[in-house]
Amino acid sequence: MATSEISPENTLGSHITETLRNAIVCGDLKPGTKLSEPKLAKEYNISRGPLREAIRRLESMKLVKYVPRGGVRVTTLDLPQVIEIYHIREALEGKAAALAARHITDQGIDNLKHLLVLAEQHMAASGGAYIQADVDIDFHYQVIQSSGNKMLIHTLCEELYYLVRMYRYQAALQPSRSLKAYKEHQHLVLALEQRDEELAELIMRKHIVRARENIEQQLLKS
Amino acid sequence: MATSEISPENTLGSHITETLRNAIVCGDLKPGTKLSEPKLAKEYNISRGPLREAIRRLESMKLVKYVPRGGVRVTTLDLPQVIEIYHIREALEGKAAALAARHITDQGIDNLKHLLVLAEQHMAASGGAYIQADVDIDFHYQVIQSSGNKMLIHTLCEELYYLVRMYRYQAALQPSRSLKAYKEHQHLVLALEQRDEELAELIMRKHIVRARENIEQQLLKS
DNA sequence: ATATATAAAATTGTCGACAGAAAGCGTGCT
DNA sequence: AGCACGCTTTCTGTCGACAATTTTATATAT
Repeated sequence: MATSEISPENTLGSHITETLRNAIVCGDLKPGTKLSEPKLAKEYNISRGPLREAIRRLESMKLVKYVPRGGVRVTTLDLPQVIEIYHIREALEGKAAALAARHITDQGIDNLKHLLVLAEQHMAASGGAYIQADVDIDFHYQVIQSSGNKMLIHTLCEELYYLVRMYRYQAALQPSRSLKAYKEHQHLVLALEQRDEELAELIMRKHIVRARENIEQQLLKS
Repeated sequence: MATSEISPENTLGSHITETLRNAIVCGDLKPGTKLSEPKLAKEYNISRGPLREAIRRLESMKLVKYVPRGGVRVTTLDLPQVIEIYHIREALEGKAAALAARHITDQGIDNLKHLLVLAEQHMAASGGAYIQADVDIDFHYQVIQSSGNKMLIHTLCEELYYLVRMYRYQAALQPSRSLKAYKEHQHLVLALEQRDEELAELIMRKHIVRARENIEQQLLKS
């Protein structure tokens, strides 16, 4: 499972947050949809109080855009915004890789190697044309977690990555880059194994730059 | 004025957010203080609804820590956390500098130069022993704004920088590094003027690394 | 038929109140 | 004196309701 549920928080507000978050990320609530408080409250049988708190949290994840007295709408990601996200990912995940090279345990490296094996199997089974999404995200998650920087982990995994996931569902990325991405992951594991911070950062940054260029290319020719 | 008020949002919830944010950042609400909803509601003559929304927003700025059914407390920053923040700043502001080198206008460079002059005057007037805080923050703000990456701007200026400010008030940093920092700013402007992305990123990263090392040193010997 | 102005409906922002849980307090027992 | 238990108080989580504003629909005039 890619999502890491940390705090149970048995409260209606946090529960509805997760529900709405998943609905938005998976595309059940399409970009641009207006979130009507009375309707959602009816639909989920809760009052508007917890619902509004949930909306504020979605706002901080940038999954919805809020217009005072105009309600909230599900974020619509256009290409420039996606590019912005990838620039941030490049900086943040690059640093995460560097920190991971410093702090990762042997066990952590074994986990990453295991994910590489899984990816290999998927690719073999589907003739290289599989959607790498889940395994890819798991890999990045593992690297980020290994950085040991709690705030960085939170920023990436709890704030930015839901947007990335949303975009994935929204755009249905073609798997054209899966083999290359796999090899780049291999290189990264090698650098982490050698505890080479600079190299790990460079590899991760280049990996994300290429992913961005791939997206730019894909969307510009359409 | 260092704070850039963007959205008026004439709503009680957003107003109380700003009020509490300032109170926390300036230290009127000391780290560790428990925010009691009834008390704050009384104090500011509002009901608990908008207050709770404000608290959720402060939560996303990491200014308060939330414990389900245990209330919220003003974030206490210990050294490891501050170091975490500086690692993130290094990555994010480094990238911001690189993007700024690409997108900054001549007018933007003039603004930065003007800030340098202001800093120089402050230093001359106070014999080098002034607290560079405000001018320094203004400078970083200007660079970040010049990156043109809206999401990056938001992440840094609306989320991370309140924490940085809070720490400044909390720790009352000594100005030992102000002259060096000033020169590093000068170098950055030079790189921006030449539109050298790689160099701008390197200079900014080094600048923040040194600031972090300075803090580590200051706090470790106490 | 289009545009404008008015009225009706729906939606947001805000409030006060209640139920259940947590914390604080005092009393009694060892 | 120290600890445990139960009671009181406070606080959080949740709800329904009201006012003001925005949006939608309607009717009227050009």
